[in-house]
Amino acid sequence: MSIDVAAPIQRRPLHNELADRLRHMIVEGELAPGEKLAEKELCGQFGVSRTPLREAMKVLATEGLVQLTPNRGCTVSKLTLADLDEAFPIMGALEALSGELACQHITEAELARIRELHDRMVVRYKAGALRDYFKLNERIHQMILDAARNPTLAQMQLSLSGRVRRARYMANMSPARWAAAVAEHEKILEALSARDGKRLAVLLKQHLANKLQTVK
Amino acid sequence: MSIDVAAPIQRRPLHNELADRLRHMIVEGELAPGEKLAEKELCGQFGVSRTPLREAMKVLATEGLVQLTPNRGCTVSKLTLADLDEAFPIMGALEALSGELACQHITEAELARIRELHDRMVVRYKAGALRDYFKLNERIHQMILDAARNPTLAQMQLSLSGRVRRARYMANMSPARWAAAVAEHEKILEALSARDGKRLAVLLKQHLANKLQTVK
DNA sequence: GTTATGAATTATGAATACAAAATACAAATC
DNA sequence: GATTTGTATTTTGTATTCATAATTCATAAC
Repeated sequence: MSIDVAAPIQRRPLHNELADRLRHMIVEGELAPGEKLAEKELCGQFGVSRTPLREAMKVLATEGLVQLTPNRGCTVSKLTLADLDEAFPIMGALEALSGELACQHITEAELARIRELHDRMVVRYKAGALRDYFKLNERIHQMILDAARNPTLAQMQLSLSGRVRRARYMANMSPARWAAAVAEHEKILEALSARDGKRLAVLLKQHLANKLQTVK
Repeated sequence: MSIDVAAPIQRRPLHNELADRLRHMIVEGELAPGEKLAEKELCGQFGVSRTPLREAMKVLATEGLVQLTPNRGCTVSKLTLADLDEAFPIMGALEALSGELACQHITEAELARIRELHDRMVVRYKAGALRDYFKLNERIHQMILDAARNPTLAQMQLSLSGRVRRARYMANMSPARWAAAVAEHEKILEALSARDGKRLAVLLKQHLANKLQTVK
């Protein structure tokens, strides 16, 4: 495979790079909720000055991942049960919308790709590989979102799911719930194949509501 | 009226103040879409240094109100028809959700207040006072949102409506559309009074879809 | 021993200074 | 005259410096 020599050289501003790295660290739980993020310390860690770091902090604060308190610095946002109760209905509504839109726009090729991922996911489920299952699960939902052809919607979903993702690691799915989730996915795939937007919307919404119950 | 002497003295960071002011200027159309926002110029205008201004810019960029291009500065985001087509369905979904939630939580006192605003709005409609009508209209929708008891949802709606607000000034409502909008509001109030969440959700969604048609 | 006070330290907020990239403009070439 | 190339200027990105508020810690008072 040859690389595109004429491709534009990409040099990103430090604040972008910092925001991405910190976002990843927070979402993946490397930075614990409530943890104090001292500027000096992070600057030393990343080898940058405070200016771009502070710019990155403003971005993360706007996304809701950190909290800025005037003259007192920055802490990783905590994820309370109330936050989950707030976020999940919204994610449900957005996911329902993405389902409806996806039914209008999805191509056969995309559908085939989702089916493939779905089948692989079922295999991983049967093998009891929770980690792989989650990964594939996520990719399927991402593909539905892409098929909705609405970048703004995708962006909002991404932002919200980033906020609640940390809760996932607290959640230990019961075997019963896991089986139910797989069954739900079968129905989701059916509705998508039939381009039944209304039904898909209901299914996705319910799927997410069940997930919230599991997490709680 | 006496002031609370013991109230905490609030001193906000400059970047907050700047973000608020710039947001207002963009949303209200004082800064035109596509307009270049040169740092030096704005610094002079506000009498601050570039550091807090740049922090404010990062916030507005995250909110989607401005666009940052590395090494090329900042411009006010343009609002294309495609953007509206993306934003309105999302706002519809969120508004539908807020309707459902509002029906679960709204108090009689809040309902009475909304009725009052509604009646005043109808009066302004009959007087042909579009400006006042819009203001009251907005307050009603805001009160429904508040009754949903979901700050995250409120925040997202606010952010989205800020983005599309500029389009409203392009829109000149036809008399027929205006009459229809008022009629829709009557039904919305009915559904809310009856705590009929499903019906309210449908009405609000349709109401917004109609609005999009008007804007376009 | 506990609480309150104040100085020393540290962290954050904002301005300035410096570096690097982009733009504007002039001169040179065809 | 149009296009290209080199230089000056402007603008943005980042680091550093200065100012101010918060925190820590030692001391004093009860």
